[in-house]
Formats: sequence, structure tokens, C-alpha cells
Amino acid sequence: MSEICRLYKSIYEITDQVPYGKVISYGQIARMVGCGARQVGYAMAALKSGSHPDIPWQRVINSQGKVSVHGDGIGNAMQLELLKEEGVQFDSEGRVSDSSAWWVAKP
DNA sequence: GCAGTGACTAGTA
DNA sequence: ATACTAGCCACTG
Repeated sequence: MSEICRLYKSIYEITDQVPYGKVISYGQIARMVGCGARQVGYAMAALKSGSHPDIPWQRVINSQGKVSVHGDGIGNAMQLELLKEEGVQFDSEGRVSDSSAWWVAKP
């Protein structure tokens, strides 16, 4: 059994701290943990149902404010739907409203 | 230990 | 606005 590095733990910690109806970008988390953005995405991919069901991985999106495509795009659709259920407003392009960003306060 | 891969980002053309 | 490139760091073979 491979124990997850504390780096992943930090990533999960931040992701778990994202409030309901809010989202955060991979890059932002990467800066917080002090690692590359890819590692954040990798940590999310490592999340499995049953291991860390309490982690709102669906609230993690890319810097474009959109959901990234994984594998066949299955998880992608689920993620989008989950966010909609949480009350996150999406644009016609599938982009999240700037007000839905957690970290932030973007000009 | 090296090479390839990956749910990314930022910069340049 | 889009397309391509380079950088990023961890995991797998």
C-alpha cells in the first residue's frame, strides 16, 4: 500500500477547504503547496471513490475557469453537473463565473 | 537512474 | 481570439 505523500495531503487539505458553491484553480493550489500545477491534477486523479470521498475534487478547475477533460470525459461531465448542483453559475462556454472563484478576487 | 506521461500554466507568434 | 512551446514536478515502466 502506498502511502500518499504529504504533498498530496496538502493538496487534499486545500481542496477540502474550498467552500460550497466555490471553485479553485490548479495553479492556485500549486502555488499554495509550492509545487507544479500538474501535480495538483495528478493528486486529483489519484482520488478514488472510497479512499477520499470527502474531497470536493469537482471544485478544482483550470485557470481558464473551465473543467478539464480527463480520460474519456466521463468524470468531466460528472464534475460539471456536480458544480451545477452546488449552485455554481456557468457561462455559455461552460466557464465558471469569476465570482465563483474562491481564492479570489480577481479584478 | 532514465524516459515517458499527465485532470496544468504562462509566454510567445 | 487560437496554436504552439517551454517549464513544472510526481508517478510508472
